[in-house]
Amino acid sequence: MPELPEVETVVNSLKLMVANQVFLGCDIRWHKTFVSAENNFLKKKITNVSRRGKYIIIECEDNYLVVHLRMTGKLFVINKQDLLLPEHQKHLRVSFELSDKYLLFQDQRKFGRVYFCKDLNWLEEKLGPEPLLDNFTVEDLVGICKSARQVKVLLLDQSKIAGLGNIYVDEVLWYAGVHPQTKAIEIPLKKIKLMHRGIKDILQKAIENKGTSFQSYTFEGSKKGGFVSELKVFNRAKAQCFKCSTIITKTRVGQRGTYVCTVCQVI
DNA sequence: TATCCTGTTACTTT
DNA sequence: AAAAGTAACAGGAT
Repeated sequence: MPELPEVETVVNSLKLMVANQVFLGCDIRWHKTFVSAENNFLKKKITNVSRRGKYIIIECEDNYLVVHLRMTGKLFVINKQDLLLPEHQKHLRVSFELSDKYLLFQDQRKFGRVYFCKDLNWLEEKLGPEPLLDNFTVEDLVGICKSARQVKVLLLDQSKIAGLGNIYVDEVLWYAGVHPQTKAIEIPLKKIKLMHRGIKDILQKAIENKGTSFQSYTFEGSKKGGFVSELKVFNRAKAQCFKCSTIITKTRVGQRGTYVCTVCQVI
C-alpha cells in the first residue's frame, strides 16, 4: 500500500498528535515486527516525526524509532481508553504507550518493520535522493537513467530514487509517455524531463489528496486517501486511456502488475 | 475448494 | 549489472 505520499500523510497526522509525548511502555505482540535488539527509547520524549523515502522516522531525543509499513502496515494514535476496542486489537503487532495516548502498529501481512537505532546513516546508505526536494534535478534523473535496466524496475529501486512504488511509477510513466519496459539509457532527454516533472507533480498532488487508498491503506486508523479518483492508468485495465481512448492493458514488468497504454507509451 | 492476486523489500541464483 | 526466482504473510477475488 504505502508509497511516498501515503507515508507523508501518516507522518503529517502523527506529528501533531505525538509531539512531546513520552514513551512509557512497549508491547510487542508479533516478535518479528520489532527488529532491533536495543529498545531503550522508554522514558524518552518524541521530539519530531519525519520521513525518508517510505520510512517513518520518530525522533526521540537523540535516538530514532524507524517504521516501514511495507504492504499493509498502519501506524496511528488512539486515546488510552480505546486500546481494547476490537478494531484496534485486530492485526495489532506493536503498541507503544505514550503519555496520554497509544501509538499502534497494525499489520495484517506482517511484512512491516519497526527499528530502534541511534543514527540514520544506514538509511542514507541504502536510499537514493528525495524526489520532492528542490535539489533533485533533471540532471539527477538523467544520471539515474544511465542504465540498461527497464525504466520501471529502475524507478522502483529505492537506492536509485526514494519513495516511488508500483502505483506512482505507472502514473509517472504514463504521464511522460514512456513504456515501462524501455531501457532507461534509451529514453530521450525530452522524456526524462517529462518524467522529472511527473514525479514532482504527481507525488505532490497525491499528498494533497492524502494518498491513494485501495485495500488496506488508511491514516489515522481508518481515513482513506482520495487520489484513487485521480489515477490515470494504475488499476484501470480495460478502461479507456484519457489521452487517446485506447484500452489500458495490464502486463507484468519486473514481476509487478503494470498498467500501460500501448499507444501513448511506446518503447 | 483451489488458485491467483496484492500498494514492499531482501536475499539467492542465473 | 541485470534479470529472475523465492520468501516473508494474510485474505479477498475468481
